[in-house]
Amino acid sequence: MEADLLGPVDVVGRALLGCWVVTDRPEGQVAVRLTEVEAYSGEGEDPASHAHRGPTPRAAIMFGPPGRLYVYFSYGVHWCANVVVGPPGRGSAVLLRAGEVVVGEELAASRRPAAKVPRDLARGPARLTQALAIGPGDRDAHLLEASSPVRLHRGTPPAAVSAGPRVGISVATDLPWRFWETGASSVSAFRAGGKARRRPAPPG
DNA sequence: ATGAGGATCGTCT
DNA sequence: GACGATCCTCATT
Repeated sequence: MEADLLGPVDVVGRALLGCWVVTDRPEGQVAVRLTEVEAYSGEGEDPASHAHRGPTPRAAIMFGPPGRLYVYFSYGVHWCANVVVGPPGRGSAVLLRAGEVVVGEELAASRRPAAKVPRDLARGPARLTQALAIGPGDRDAHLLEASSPVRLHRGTPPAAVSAGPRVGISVATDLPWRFWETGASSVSAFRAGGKARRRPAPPG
């Protein structure tokens, strides 16, 4: 699995689709199969990445070894989760944007009272962390270690993958580094620059 | 179905 | 001191 995380960030991002993110908590286990991710490069050509300004205190984790969890606080309200990828020192990461709950749906639903249908349980980066109960306590978690309460492992890859612009950013919007399972119902709504846009649902 | 606005605070300039 | 890799509610079409 670790070798799968070492390629170019967009290639690794695609490869993470279909993988499972599993959390074991006192209340029980929840697993999400990833259906949507975004790649963020640390190599300097990606101004949308939190690693763009180098290893600041927040982004330092991204410059460490692959397979760690980078958790950040968003909009003063939400926590979002990334998998650190690439060789150490590179600063690349893949944002976990959405998935389908495959284990522990009842528990996930109890953590997501606003979700009225199963597809909404982990549809969106902050929703996904809520469903999995990922938060600041999981900063730097070792996703590839069996003893970790937050883990990543292979699953069933999607039959087809679509690509498009990343969501909610205002720079480098030309890079098609958002990847999703073609046709997946749990893929989040497209938004650009933090504002809603009238646009058809993702193709497929 | 779509859009506006608010919540709320860590991080970096 | 400004700005988000967002989500939810409420109002209007």
